[in-house]
Amino acid sequence: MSNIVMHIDVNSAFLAWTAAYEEQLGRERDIREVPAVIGGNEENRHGIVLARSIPAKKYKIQTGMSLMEARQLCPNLLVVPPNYQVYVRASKALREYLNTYTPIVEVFSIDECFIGFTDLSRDEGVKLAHKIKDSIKEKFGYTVNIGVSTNKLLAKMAGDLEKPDKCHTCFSEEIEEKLWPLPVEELFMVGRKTKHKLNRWGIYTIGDLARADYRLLHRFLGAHGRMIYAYANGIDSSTFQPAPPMKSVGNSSTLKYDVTDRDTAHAIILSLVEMTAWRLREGEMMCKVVRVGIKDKDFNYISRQKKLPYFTDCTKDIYKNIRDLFDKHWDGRPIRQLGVSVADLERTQFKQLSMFQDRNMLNNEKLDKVIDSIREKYGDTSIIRGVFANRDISPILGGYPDDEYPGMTSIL
DNA sequence: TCTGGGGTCCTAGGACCC
DNA sequence: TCTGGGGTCCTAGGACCC
Repeated sequence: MSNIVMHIDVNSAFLAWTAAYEEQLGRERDIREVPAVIGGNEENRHGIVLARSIPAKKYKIQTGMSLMEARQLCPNLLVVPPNYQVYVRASKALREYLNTYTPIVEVFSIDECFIGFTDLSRDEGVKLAHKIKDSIKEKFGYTVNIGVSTNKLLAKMAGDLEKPDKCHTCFSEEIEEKLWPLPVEELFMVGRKTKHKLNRWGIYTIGDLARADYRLLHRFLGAHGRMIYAYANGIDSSTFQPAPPMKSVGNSSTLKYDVTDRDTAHAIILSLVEMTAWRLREGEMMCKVVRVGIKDKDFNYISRQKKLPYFTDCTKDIYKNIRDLFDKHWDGRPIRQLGVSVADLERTQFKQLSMFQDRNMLNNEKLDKVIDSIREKYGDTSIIRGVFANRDISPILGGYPDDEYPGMTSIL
């Protein structure tokens, strides 16, 4: 068991990593010093703010805001496109560096980690946190925040107290002074909806929540109510875990234009399945549940899923099933976004051909293997399916985080 | 507010079984 | 069948995170 827990959070991660990369390339500008955001491509309708610099923050620019809106707040805003490969590399390098301090490292997201120490006094912990923070700045050229406490929740809350380039503590006797005065929405796991509900009940600060009627919270918010009540009181008994097994994999994409014809929709679904099935096989998993998600032009979203009577990792098989689901449930409304995902995963061990499976499936599996290895060698688009030839549709669509960091677990 | 993409977990309702 | 109740599985949607 660890007695000191630290939360490490890269300040404006995408911006900082992009800046460090640009410096390597010898560029003069430092995007951290001016109002700048990392943002998607507006022409392709991916125009939102993924990260913002501290000067941009002063203009009230928020992550998730549309670029249009951000520009209205700051007309001379610099918009830099994202480069995920750089972020993945940077994230990995940081993680490896942290590993030189302790073997107890839990990756929380691409830019956040928890690390644990045994047999460290509080004073030693705080000293070490400062040392780690400063050495990261020196070694990598960007700043981090480090929160120090005795559990993950308190370490994370401490790390958020004041940014950037800071170490803060939040030990149990400091909760009342440091945590309770904060607005309730700053508590981990209190989002927009929960904030409104809590406010309606007269709960505005974390302190209000900590002293609220537990039964009321439980009755109206269920398991989530119990959890945030515990969090407001600094209680979190979660331990350091190895990367949890993957539970679902999926890809989705907002389309350049609203799609109204079935053939185009099918082609997009196939390109998404190409990516998802590939990632599934890379993870040496097979799936039993397949899903499709459809968002129409008015942002109405539906999802439909189907449980198969067998496990599969075959692109063609997954595609056929998802396509059928789509055909069954699409009502013809113009489509803004399409998504596919697979769940009910199991490690690939003994592949058993079920009587429900297509007899060609064995051949298709061989084909998948060949395609995978060609793509690995020569790149994603070195081999593409015929339907994509001469079409304005990417033959393989969606992000591949190309490294194993677990997704968010809602329970720390 | 012309609003991305990757996830996890929880809940409510219905089907089905005994 | 105008009848009870508990359990499991499945599905769709919604909340949250970065």
